[in-house]
Amino acid sequence: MNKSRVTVVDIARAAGVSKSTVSLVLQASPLVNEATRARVNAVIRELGYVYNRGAANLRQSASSRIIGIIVNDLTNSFFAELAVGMDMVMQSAGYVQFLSNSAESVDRQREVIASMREHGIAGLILSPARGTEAADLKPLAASGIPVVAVVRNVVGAKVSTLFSDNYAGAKDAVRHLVSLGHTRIAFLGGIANTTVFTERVEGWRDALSEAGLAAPDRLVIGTAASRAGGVAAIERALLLPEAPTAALCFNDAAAFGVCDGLRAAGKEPGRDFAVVGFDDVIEAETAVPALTTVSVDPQGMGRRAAQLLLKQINAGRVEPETIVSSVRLVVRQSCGAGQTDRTRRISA
Amino acid sequence: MNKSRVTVVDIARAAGVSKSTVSLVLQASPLVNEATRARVNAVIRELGYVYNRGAANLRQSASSRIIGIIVNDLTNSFFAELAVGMDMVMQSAGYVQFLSNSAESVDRQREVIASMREHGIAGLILSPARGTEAADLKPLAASGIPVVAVVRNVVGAKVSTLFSDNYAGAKDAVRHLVSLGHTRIAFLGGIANTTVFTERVEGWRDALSEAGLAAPDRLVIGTAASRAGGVAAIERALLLPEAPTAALCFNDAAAFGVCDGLRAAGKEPGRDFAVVGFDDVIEAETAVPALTTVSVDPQGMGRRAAQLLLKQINAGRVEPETIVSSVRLVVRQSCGAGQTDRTRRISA
DNA sequence: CTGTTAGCGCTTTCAT
DNA sequence: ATGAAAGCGCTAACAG
Repeated sequence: MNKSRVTVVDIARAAGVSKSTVSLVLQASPLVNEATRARVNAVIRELGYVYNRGAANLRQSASSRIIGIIVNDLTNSFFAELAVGMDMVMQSAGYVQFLSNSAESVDRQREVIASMREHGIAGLILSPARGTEAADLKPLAASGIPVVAVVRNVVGAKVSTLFSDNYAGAKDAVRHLVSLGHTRIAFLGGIANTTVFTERVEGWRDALSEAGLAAPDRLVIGTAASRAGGVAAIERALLLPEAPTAALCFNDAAAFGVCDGLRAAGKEPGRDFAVVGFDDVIEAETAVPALTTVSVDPQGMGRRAAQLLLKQINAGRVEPETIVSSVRLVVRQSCGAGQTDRTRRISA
Repeated sequence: MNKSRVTVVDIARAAGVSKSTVSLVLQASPLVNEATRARVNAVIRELGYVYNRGAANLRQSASSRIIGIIVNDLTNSFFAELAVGMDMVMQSAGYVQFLSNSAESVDRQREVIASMREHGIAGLILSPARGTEAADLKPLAASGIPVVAVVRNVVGAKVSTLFSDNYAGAKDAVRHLVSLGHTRIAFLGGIANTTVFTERVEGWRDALSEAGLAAPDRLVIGTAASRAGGVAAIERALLLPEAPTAALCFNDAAAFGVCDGLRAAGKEPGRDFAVVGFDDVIEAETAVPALTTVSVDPQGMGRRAAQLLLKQINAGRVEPETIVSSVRLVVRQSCGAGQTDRTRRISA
């Protein structure tokens, strides 16, 4: 409707002051007389003035209060929740977010990053598409724009990274089982040589000794991180002299297998035998695996990532290679078809 | 690392040309000599120049290539998919999107809209928070920024709206049942007085007559849009002289009830009796209701919304009150706990 | 406390 | 085909 944008000059003229005064009012500067301020504000409202952040930004060399978020698969509800968590803190910190979905394509991701840069983002949170290389983030880092990678890390990139803490997660899970009264808790499934396996077993072991329980090696049955692996593991576990009554499974897949194996042995998982499984969200095509899962709280992780980024933005100087961890123990009620799974947090 | 931003002047100096020439190169103008262009581009790359869209935008009075998207609940995978659909078309049209989650709060939504306006969005797609009023969108519309409302509509607002087409959806669903060989298809559940009910029944009726089948009123059993309503409806339906062999249910809740009722009568839904239910996405707390559901394809809807907005942006002039429809028939396989439901489209 | 005067980085006539 | 100069809407020194 309105022919042309109303600017500070317009409102200055209408209020009978100069543009600078208007500018000061806009910035809520205390240097301006109360009466003038009121008059200016009135005119602003009256003329329907809208502040032009682009112009302001051009002048101030301060950074833009726009932050970029790129997620590799927004379709996956994990990442959607992640984005929601970020949105929460960004919004209350007065930032707006460019959110894009790379759909697991590095090319797309590259384009989006370029575009965001042209728009002058103050920082970037990235859940990298598979195959992202350090070079993709190089220019950003070089121009001093803070970057936080979440969920996956980018090898060789000098950016802060936030991923789940396997050790703490395993510990929490075992504590949970201990709190249920279990004393013989196995660690089932997974391939023994991997870092992740080691970290999780470490958490399992430490939680047990923390509780004054034994953590004999025979209770660690590494097979494969698959359903079949889970079946094999529980079969062997049940043959043990003092058979365990609960298990932490390496994997959601393995946890499934363990349930299968239990049923085959005439035991009902969740009633006769407690099973907890890591929910490997990164690969999560399947959800709601076992009766109880250990998984990161996506919104919480999103919030942490956002806070981390804001801290770096405010610090002015980027301090890369900050590795942070974040895991929560979540209990998911198993549920029948037709019901969404409601998750409830058990421990922080 | 770099002290200050490199600008057109820098690259002009380095390339031994003037800023205007650089500007022309940036816009891929044909008016510039091939050799010069190459040299300039080389320098651009070398100095790591990044285009400043903010500045460009300030000068050109053309609208920015930023569009705003606000959804009421990004946690709901329907809306996440919706956003993904929008992202697809926006990205390929060279736009970037501000995406925000109003989390069903009108205040938050208002703030976000204000912020987006200050950033000079070219258009807005809004899945309104409950309680959104026309006044909330007034200023946007007044300043000529196109707005498309999706999923829900804002009463009295002069904006384009895109929601699901109940009539077409019902028609598609019935056609599907007809194609399975059914000839006695009931319409079960729902409260008879509502617009939505009428639209769906209309679709049901027209599809039947299209197929040369009778659509007697006794096959329409309006009860309540609840599980209990579904049970009641199927009980009555099965007592009919020529009992139906299939049903389109008003609701996901009702469809559930119908399944309950069928089992109580010793029939297995999906085998002895085909049941299709509308998936009332707007209220969707529960998913995967019956064996087969009619629901909009969220990504498709997102794409349509984006296209609609782009059309308006390009048209220059906003032409409000455009009501568009969009529904797809989707078959969801029912699945046990622990499996994600994979949806497959049956008809467009 | 308020007005003047320069620009921020870019595009755009208008000359050349 | 390229350069000079003006200006988009705003803020940041300085003066008054």
